[in-house]
Amino acid sequence: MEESASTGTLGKAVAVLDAIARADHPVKFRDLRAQIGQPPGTLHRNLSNLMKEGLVRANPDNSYALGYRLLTFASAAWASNRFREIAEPHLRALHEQTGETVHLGVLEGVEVIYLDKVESRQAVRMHSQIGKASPAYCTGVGKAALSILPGDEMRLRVNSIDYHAFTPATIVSAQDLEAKLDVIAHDGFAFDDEEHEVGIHCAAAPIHSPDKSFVGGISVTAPSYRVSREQLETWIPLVVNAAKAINQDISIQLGPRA
Amino acid sequence: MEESASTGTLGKAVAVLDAIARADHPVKFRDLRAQIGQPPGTLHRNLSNLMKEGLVRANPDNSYALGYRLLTFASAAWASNRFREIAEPHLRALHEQTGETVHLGVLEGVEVIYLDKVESRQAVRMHSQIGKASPAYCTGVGKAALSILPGDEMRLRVNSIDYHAFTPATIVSAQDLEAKLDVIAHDGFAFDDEEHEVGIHCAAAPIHSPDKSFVGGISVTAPSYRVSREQLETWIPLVVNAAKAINQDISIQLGPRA
DNA sequence: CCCGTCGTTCCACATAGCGGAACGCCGTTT
DNA sequence: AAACGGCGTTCCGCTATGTGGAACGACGGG
Repeated sequence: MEESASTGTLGKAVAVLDAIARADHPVKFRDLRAQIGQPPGTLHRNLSNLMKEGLVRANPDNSYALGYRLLTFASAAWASNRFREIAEPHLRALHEQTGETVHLGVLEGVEVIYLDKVESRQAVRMHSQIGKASPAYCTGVGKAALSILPGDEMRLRVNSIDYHAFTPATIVSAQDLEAKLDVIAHDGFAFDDEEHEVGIHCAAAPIHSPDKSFVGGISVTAPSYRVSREQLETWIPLVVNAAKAINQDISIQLGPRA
Repeated sequence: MEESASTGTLGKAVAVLDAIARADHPVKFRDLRAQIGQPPGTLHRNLSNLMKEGLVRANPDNSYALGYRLLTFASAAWASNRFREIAEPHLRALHEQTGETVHLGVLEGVEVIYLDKVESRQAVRMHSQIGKASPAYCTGVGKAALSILPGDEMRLRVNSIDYHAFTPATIVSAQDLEAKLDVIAHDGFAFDDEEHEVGIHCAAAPIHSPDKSFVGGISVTAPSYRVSREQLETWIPLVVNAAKAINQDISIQLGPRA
């Protein structure tokens, strides 16, 4: 439960935000106090400041939730994101071809953050998945993205992961992950064989900006009861081609120097 | 262009975030420097700290954009929001009845932030509108929300608005707005007669938590070339009833004490 | 090749955050 | 009903941390 950074004044504030975000219910003062080790006075001041900025709001029963200003920031971040914009038509095409859910994700540290999603049926919560962070080591997009990092950078991140067996198939050691990533780097694509969630598998391929300052991936996800592993494999060329097309568009539109 | 708060260390950091968010393109260091009056050293440190927290990311050409962590926070904020959750079925029903776009918004200071949206055709950017902030004084939801504030609180906000004529119909003075709000408070519903955008009008009604700690509204929006003002008026009972139903559900589910 | 601009780094200063401790509100107990 | 106790809020002196002027250095244009 120990939180890492808390570097500087801003770090403390973000740690509070993070603690509130992790809980999926409004969170009481004492819970926050327990989760991050800030003394009462300090926590109270941090919350006050965050509220003043609209990043946190208080419910009448002195529980706290994330503020609405975060939505505004995220809206701006999403709408102005070039990568997402460039990738979108390719995601749609891939969805047309496969009929299954297509994801676009970006690697942030050792987590994947989903930037976009195209799915068949008008889902109850189309929006819910966007912005969601998942562990890189047990998702297709995450492994694809990790695989194209320079060796030392990759190893650094692989060793900093806190492994957790979400399913029987989850990779739970740095050695195993690194071996897998070597294979993926060679192949140019990755699978998630129910490593994050039982009954869900996917095929993924990496994308990146020319200088690798941005590293991510795309994937086609499906429930395994409906789509076989073999079927998934037949989609690999489609996924890989879409990823290649996106990489090319990124190079062109963002300038080869980038 | 002058920014208001900047109170405390956190305020300075958020001011930077805000400046980046306002620009819809990645923004250069010098632009930021021009927009917020921070000296180079200070701005540079603020950006560094924000980047360390994942709230800002730098492009290779030293331009800056909002970071992906903001998406994660917003995702959590949205998914765990009770008001949105409670309102959702009513929004859907209202959309079924009218066939037009339905919005849910919350009043934050003198702005409306949109929490949810139900629209007919699978829009190209369903997600784009959510989180968007608009001036309260020229939107249906905003005026409806302002109208149910206690008199002194309402006047306070009305006087702090920086009025701007987006269209010929925009209300541009505190006096006019206050008069309008009195009428709206009496009626229980509000219109936006192309006050924010030419060719777009809407009918709205206020919603709130029992203690008014949360104040917002819902609206049915349509282009005026397709939907007449008269048609809009016939929808008023539907909108008002939906709002009432939401208010009731909020009271019940969040506890009458709240 | 030199010069000017703009971003980065450095450092002494002052401020803003820090957190221990005292306060007071409320719900609970006897 | 009164006293207790837990818990959030406020206060205040201390020091860490952010501040911003100034010097430095990296580009890019002339």
